[in-house]
Amino acid sequence: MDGNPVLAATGSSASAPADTQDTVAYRPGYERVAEEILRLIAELKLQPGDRMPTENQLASRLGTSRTVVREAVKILSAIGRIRAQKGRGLFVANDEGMLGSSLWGSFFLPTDLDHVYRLFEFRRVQEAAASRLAATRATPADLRAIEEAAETCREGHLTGQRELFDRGDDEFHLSVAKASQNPFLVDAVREARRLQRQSSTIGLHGTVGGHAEEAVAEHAAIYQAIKDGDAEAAAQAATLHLDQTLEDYRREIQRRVFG
Amino acid sequence: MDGNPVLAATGSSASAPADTQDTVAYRPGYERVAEEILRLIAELKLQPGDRMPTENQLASRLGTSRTVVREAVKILSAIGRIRAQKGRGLFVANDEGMLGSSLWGSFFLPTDLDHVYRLFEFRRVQEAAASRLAATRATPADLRAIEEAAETCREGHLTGQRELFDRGDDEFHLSVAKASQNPFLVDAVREARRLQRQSSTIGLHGTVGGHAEEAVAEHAAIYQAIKDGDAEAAAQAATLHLDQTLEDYRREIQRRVFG
DNA sequence: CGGCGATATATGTAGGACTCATTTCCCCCT
DNA sequence: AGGGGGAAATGAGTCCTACATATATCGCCG
Repeated sequence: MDGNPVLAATGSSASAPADTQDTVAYRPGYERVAEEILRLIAELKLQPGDRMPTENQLASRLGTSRTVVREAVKILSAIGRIRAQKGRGLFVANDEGMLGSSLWGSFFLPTDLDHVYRLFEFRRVQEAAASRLAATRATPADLRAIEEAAETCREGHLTGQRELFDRGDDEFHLSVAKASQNPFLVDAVREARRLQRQSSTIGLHGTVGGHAEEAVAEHAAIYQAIKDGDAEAAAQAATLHLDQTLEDYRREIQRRVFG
Repeated sequence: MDGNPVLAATGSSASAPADTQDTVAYRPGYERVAEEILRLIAELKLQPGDRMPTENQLASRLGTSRTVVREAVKILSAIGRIRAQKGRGLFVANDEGMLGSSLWGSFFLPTDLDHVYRLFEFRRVQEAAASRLAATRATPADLRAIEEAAETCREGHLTGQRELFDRGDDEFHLSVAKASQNPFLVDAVREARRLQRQSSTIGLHGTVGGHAEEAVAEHAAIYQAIKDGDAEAAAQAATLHLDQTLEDYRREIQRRVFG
C-alpha cells in the first residue's frame, strides 16, 4: 500500500487525472526517520511516559539533521505516539490523550454564530454521553472530585469571583468526563471547551453572568444523578445544562447587539 | 491524564498532586499555525485535491517562519488533512486518502483490549449522534453520497475486493457524519476511525471477513433510516452496527489467540 | 535548613543556503 | 509546422546556525 503520497483515483469532479501509475513515489526522509524512531523505541523497550533521546541525539544517531528529526517528531506526536515538552524533552506517549492532536475545529470561524451553535451541539453530545457513563462507572474518588469542583464553582458564584467560578466549572465538566472512564470522551470534552473558550466573542464559557445561579443548581443535579447511579437522569441533566447555557449565551449576544 | 499539549492539573496517580493550576499551558506556535491553516482552507473554500498556497506563502501570510509552517504541515499531513509532494506543492487531501497514512499502524502500540473497547464506545457515541442528526438534516446530495458509498462498499464485498470494501466503509461513515451538518462530529468520527486503523493489531477496521455480509446490510439499514427521516431508528441502527463490528472484532481476536 | 538566583539542558523559532523532483516553456532540429 | 529536448522556474526536502524560552539542577547565601 504505498504511503501517503499518491494514490486514490479521486474520480469525483476532476476532469482527467488519468492516474498514470507513478508507482515509484519519492519517499521523504522524515517519513523514514519517523519509522526508525518508532523502531528505536521498541528496541530500547521504552515504556509509556519514559524519556526519549533528545532531538540532537536522535539526529546524530540516525545520521540526519535535527530539522528532519523535528519533522518526524511532529508526525509521531500528531498521531499520538510521543509527546514533546518545551524545556523538558521528548516522551513516549501514554495512550491516554491520543485524540488530542488538539486541532479539530477545522472550519471554525470565530464570528460565525451558526458554528457556535454547532459547537454547543457537539458539547451536548459529549457531555451527555460522559454523564450517562459516569453514572454507572464513577468511583468514589471521581465522585469526590466532581463534588469538590461543584463546590468551588458555587463558591466562586457566591463570592462573585468570576475567575474562581470558571475554574470550578472547567474542573466540574472535566471531572465528570473522567468519571466516564473513557479517555477519548475526556479529550473530546476538553477540546470542545478549549475551542469554545478560544472562539467566544463573549467572554469564556457561555456562562456569563445571569446564568451562574442556575448553573450551580444544574451542576448539583448532574452530580446527584451520577451519585445515584441514574444514567438517564444524568444524561438528561447534562443536556439540560448545556441547553440552558446556550440559551444564556444567546441572551448575552442579543444584549450586546442591541443594548 | 494530561492532554496532548500538556496542560491541566492532572493529579491522578502522580506523587505530588499539589495542582497549582498551571493555568496557561504553553502552546507551541506550530500547533496554532496548523489550526490556522485548516481555517484558511475553509476560508478559501478549497476542495479536496485542490492546490494550497506554498509553504513560503503560508509563512508570510500567517506571519511566521517557513520552519514553523513546515512543522504544522507535517502534523496536518500525518492526520490526513493535506498532502505534500516534492517538487509540486501542497494539496488538500481527499478524505479517502486517509488509508495511506496508516503505515504507522504496523508498529503496534500497547493496544490493550480495554483501550480498543473504549474506542469503540467512543465511536458508538459519535456515530449514533451523527446518524440521529443526519436523519433530520441530510440534504439530497448527502443522501446520494451515503448511498453511493454504501454501494461501493457492497460491491467491494461481493467481488471480494477488500481494499474497495474498506474505502467504501470509510466513505460511508464519513458521509453520514457530514450529513449531520456538524463539522465537529465529522472530525470526531474521522479521528476515531484514524485511531482505530492505527491501533488495530488486526487488519484495519474491525470488519475483517465474517462481518462483511452483515455490515453491508447494516449500512443499508442506517441509510434507510436516515432517508426516512427517522432519527431514533438511525441512531439505533448506527449503535447496532458498531456493536456488531465490535463483536466481530472480538471473535477475530479469539480466533487469533487460540486457533 | 530553606529559598533564590545562576547555569545547564531541552524544545521552539527564525532565516539562509542549497538539493532535487516536477513542470513550463522556449528554442532548435527534423 | 510540429515535435523533441533541454534550460529555467517553481516548490518541497535537507542542512546549518543562531537565538528564544521553558524547565531542571545545583550551589550560594542568609
